[in-house]
Amino acid sequence: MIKERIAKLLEDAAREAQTKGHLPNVALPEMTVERPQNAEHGDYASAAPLKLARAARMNPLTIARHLADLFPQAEEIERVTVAPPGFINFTLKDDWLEKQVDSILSLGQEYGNVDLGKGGKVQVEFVSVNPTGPIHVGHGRGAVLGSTLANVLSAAGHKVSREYYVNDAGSQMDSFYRSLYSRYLQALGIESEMPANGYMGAYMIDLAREIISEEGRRFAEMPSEEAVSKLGKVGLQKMLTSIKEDLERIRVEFDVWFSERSLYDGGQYERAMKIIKDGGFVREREGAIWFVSTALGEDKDNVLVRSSGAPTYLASDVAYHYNKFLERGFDEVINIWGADHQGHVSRMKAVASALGIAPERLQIIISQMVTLRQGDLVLKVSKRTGELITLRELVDEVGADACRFFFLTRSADSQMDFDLELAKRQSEDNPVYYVQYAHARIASILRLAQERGIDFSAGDVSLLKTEPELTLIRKMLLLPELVETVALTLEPHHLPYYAQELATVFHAFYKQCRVVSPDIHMSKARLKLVSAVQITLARALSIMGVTAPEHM
RNA sequence: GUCCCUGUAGCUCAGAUGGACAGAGCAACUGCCUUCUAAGCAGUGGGUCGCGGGUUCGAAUCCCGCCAGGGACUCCA
Repeated sequence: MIKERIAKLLEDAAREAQTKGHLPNVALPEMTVERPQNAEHGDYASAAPLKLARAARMNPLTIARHLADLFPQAEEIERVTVAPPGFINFTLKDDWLEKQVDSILSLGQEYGNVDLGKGGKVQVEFVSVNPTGPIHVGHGRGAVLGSTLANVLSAAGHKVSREYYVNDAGSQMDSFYRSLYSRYLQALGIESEMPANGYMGAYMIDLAREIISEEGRRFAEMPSEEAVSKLGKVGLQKMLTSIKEDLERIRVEFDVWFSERSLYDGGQYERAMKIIKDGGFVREREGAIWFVSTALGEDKDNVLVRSSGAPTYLASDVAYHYNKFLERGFDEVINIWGADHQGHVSRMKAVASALGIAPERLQIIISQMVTLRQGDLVLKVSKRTGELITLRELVDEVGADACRFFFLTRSADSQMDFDLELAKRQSEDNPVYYVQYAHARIASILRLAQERGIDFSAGDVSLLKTEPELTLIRKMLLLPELVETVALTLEPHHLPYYAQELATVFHAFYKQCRVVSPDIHMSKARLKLVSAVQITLARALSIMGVTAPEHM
């Protein structure tokens, strides 16, 4: 990438300045190069002289001059200038920029990829909603975030595995089974009371009815414990299928659906427990077995196995992460959790430490809450009470593309207001259509070129000299840098902004520059340009999981 | 009480890990369709970056203290 190349050349210049005695032999700061906001400051800029000034005991502007003077000749760089109080600005050569069009065309769908991950195995575990009810809007946000992050990491050279952890064990599941059994009996006209902390949502009644229509009343005729378990199994499967369908509607898919129960059946639980026990992190107290997280700096210890003998979700998590890192060998694991799990982050890191895993290898992203509004009406989302807006409803109203784009525009850290009315009403003006429209416009130009039989494969990109054309190329060059940044920061919300900027620059170009014109040479050059833009736009969209339409 | 997230234009939000005059989209206002898609383009107005200190060449960004909103602190997940 050109950005890295400039940084490297700048570092070379700094070292040479040191050997020549223009700069004292102090430790050099990282020679970072960034994109200035103001185009007048060139394509890239470095503030390194400002950072060096103190240690070198020199005027930053003087340092900047020395570095600029010693900056080696490079085919990519038109000029290197200095600006007060000590910036170095780099401007790219037009003919180098033009060549990038050919290079994007030859890379095609690979354009934007970077080799940051070096093939390292990364797991992204996300959604992982208890299969006790339908997916709601907040889960949808995490789902879109996770799937996009997985796409970015894969573009950045990681081997990515997308995983959904199915909590098919534990007390919540038990409550779900009992609730379902009760609804089942009720639907058959048999009196039955819902469990105390049962799942009261109307969907449970639908689920019970559905099972009756498919399987009849056979579960009512067996002993209740057996019925709860057998009916539960059917209900779980149905719930999972429906969750899977909901997720597919916003184009979220998984490589692995991992069963919590399998941790207990497969021996992972025992092996993991042994490790933390051997490490001295397990203690028995008050009839329960505790994880001594205080030994790792936590505020308090946590129960692993209740006095009843039933393991807690934490015990499962110990086994699960043991499995992720030590058995399946992921180099890095990213968990995406909802805001309500935020308090567990440091505990989970402690678990990793106790297992002997460097905690940095586990990254936990908290996706903040989504508040649904319908005008002034705030809809509280709770699965228990059953008053909820499902993801399915949202996608049906807003559409998968707008939904994904909208979710992605907010950083995971900030809570978001999702106003259903607004989302629907603005759907025509939604930025996602603006971006897609740019793509469709290009498709339309390319169709015209094809109708006229124009073969632009030998187009001469050196004809692309005007400002709108070069601006477009400059913007396209940003994609790989962006992929790298997002893969590093795990903050995919920059993607929709980039897509929008690229679309803006394209629309401006479109207005000013006729592509298919009587000037056949210019037409061919611009067809190449436009075609590269289409590739770039499509790539950005596909990483976000948004479609790139040919017509609109 | 303790911990986490947030507070930037009328509204919804960016601001890429400290840089050069604080941005976008909606909303408001003014122009632009005989040429490849007007779901578009060009332009105008709009800001004590929650408040108060500090760190430094330089702070929306880092530190401390307040204020406000949300979340978490269970032998629930």
